[in-house]
Amino acid sequence: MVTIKDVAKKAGVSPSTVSRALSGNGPVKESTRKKVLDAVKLLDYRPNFLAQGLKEGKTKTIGLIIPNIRNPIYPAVARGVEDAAKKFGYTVILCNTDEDVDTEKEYIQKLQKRWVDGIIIAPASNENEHIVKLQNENFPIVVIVRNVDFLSNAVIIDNYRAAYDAVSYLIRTGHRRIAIVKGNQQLALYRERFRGYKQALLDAGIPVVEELIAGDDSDSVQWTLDGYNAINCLFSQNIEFDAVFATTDLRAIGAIRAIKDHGYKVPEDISVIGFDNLEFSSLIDPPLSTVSQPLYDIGMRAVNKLIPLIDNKTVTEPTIEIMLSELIIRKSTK
Amino acid sequence: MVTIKDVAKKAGVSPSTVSRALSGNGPVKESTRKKVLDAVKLLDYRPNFLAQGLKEGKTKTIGLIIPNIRNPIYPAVARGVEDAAKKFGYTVILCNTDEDVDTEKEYIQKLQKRWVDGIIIAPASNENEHIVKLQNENFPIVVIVRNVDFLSNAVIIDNYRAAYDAVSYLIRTGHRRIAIVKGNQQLALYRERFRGYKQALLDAGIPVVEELIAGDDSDSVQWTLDGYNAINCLFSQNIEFDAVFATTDLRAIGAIRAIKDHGYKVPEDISVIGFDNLEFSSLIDPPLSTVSQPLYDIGMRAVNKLIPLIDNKTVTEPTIEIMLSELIIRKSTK
DNA sequence: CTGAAAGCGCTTACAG
DNA sequence: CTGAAAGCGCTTACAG
Repeated sequence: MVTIKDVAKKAGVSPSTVSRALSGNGPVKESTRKKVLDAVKLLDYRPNFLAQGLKEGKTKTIGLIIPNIRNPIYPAVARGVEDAAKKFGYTVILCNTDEDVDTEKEYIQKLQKRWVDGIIIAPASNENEHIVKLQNENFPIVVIVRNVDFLSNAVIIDNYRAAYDAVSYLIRTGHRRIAIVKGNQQLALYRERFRGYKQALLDAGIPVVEELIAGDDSDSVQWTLDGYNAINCLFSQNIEFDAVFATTDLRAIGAIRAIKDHGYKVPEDISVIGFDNLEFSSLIDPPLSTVSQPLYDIGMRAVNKLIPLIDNKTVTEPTIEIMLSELIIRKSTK
Repeated sequence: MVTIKDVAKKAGVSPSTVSRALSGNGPVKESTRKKVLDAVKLLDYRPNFLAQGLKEGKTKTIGLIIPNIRNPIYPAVARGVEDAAKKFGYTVILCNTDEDVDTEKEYIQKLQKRWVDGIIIAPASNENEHIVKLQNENFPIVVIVRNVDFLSNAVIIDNYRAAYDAVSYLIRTGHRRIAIVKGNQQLALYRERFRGYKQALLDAGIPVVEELIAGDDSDSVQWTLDGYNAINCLFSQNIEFDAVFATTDLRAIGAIRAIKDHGYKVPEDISVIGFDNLEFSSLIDPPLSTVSQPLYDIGMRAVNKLIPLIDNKTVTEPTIEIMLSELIIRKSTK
């Protein structure tokens, strides 16, 4: 392994000078710099990242903690994070928690061993004391996608508003018996989507009825299954409905399958609207009407929020950034 | 920041002893260990990862370099890698190359600055000298998914065989005019799938005709588009065909769309078979017949192959591990 | 503009 | 079983 000493020897200067020539910190005569650069090239020298990090107290690395990269909303987020991180010279450690708080804590412990300058996290659950703690220690952290109950730096969308708008659209287009596949109510984002659903109905003078509220709190990896089961359950109870608001696209896909299985047509008999606008949601049959989350942008913005936290170390009040979502009407709604 | 010295002071021992107590390297009296552990807990001490890495020459980190995590075959691979890595106490750096060799080289440069013990890579292109170089330097590296032209440690499937089997199935079920959306022929894996296609036809006494070979070499992020355009192109030339072998599921989805757009039915008029078995390929309409790649397992196996390379440093001949693929027949083929 | 020295936080021979 | 010392590969005041 070639070190800074080897380069120094080859260039006939001291290690200090090599360091300065390479970093640009401090003056170096042009001819000296040249010699150093030549030696670097000749020896294929690459500074030891760990040594640099140890000295400078920075690693130019950020941790991205998400529930599961196989959940199709996260690849876009991850790319947003990585692309932005790269622009700032940072690299990204990927951590999947599988919605498990203990795994999440473990990862945070690990990342905090000084080898990550900051963390971007879509929290696994509503148990978030460890995140509060991190924040109190003034460790740079940004929450994404899944908002938390305390004030933190965050990049999210207005889930309440988005759900409200989606359901209002269904009402406006003539639907009255609107079922919801509600999602895991442990998580604030699903509670808010649920709240948006209820408020939209209420504001339109439509009662919120228990029998149209479907889905469980499980967070199975079979994300379509919850939608499938929920709608099957309605059918088996002979509950009538003319539309479904599914709190994720995957649940919507499951719902559509269940509706088709029972011999009904989407959207002629029952309209379905999803949430997320996954890349393949336009490819299914019928192409899914849904709420678009700017996932890639959320990732990018999170990094843009995190870097100043890392650099300044100035303690400013946390701020929440609300990204715009958009209702996208395709063919699964009439 | 609490260091090993703080712990030593608090526990009334030397830093050396703290280190030994924590690592288990070297004997420590049980009562001493206890004191150390108490101090660690009290101070919430976490060893500085960088200092450890610098001293030990290991970081317990591996780099995963892939074309794009948004390409839906990679999330499963990434999870396989991460889960296995975690089992060995390793963490994963995620790097997307966007199919660009220069980006790939950049990342390798970066990761090689001693802060990654090994690399798992799905190469961006057929230009692979930098990978050969890494291998020659005896740097632990495992190639996945996309096989390369030189002997390297790799975990892949037999793309030729898999394609051969898929096309043979189409022939066996009565198809004679089988089009192919061939994929980027720069990449060995698509060349092999193409070769499998041709050989299957030849072995069945069916001529390989130029006009049924469709698709271009682009690697657009719009992965379905190549399939869509390719099939549209056949229609516009009035070329008849009774089946399509698409070299990826996304191309198959594009192909199905094009077929439907032209008023034909899948599979009644034209059968379509894909390749990859993406999670949502069973959710589209009709559910896609395809070749299943054990993506998660490929990720896991790659780590299992990489770790010994990191540990032993014994120079053994590289070996290629062939994972089993499987033909999955659903409703897009008759 | 350049070099020698100190130090980042660890670990590991080496003594005792 | 334990401590003092050296060293991993850098960077950055401090002199000159």
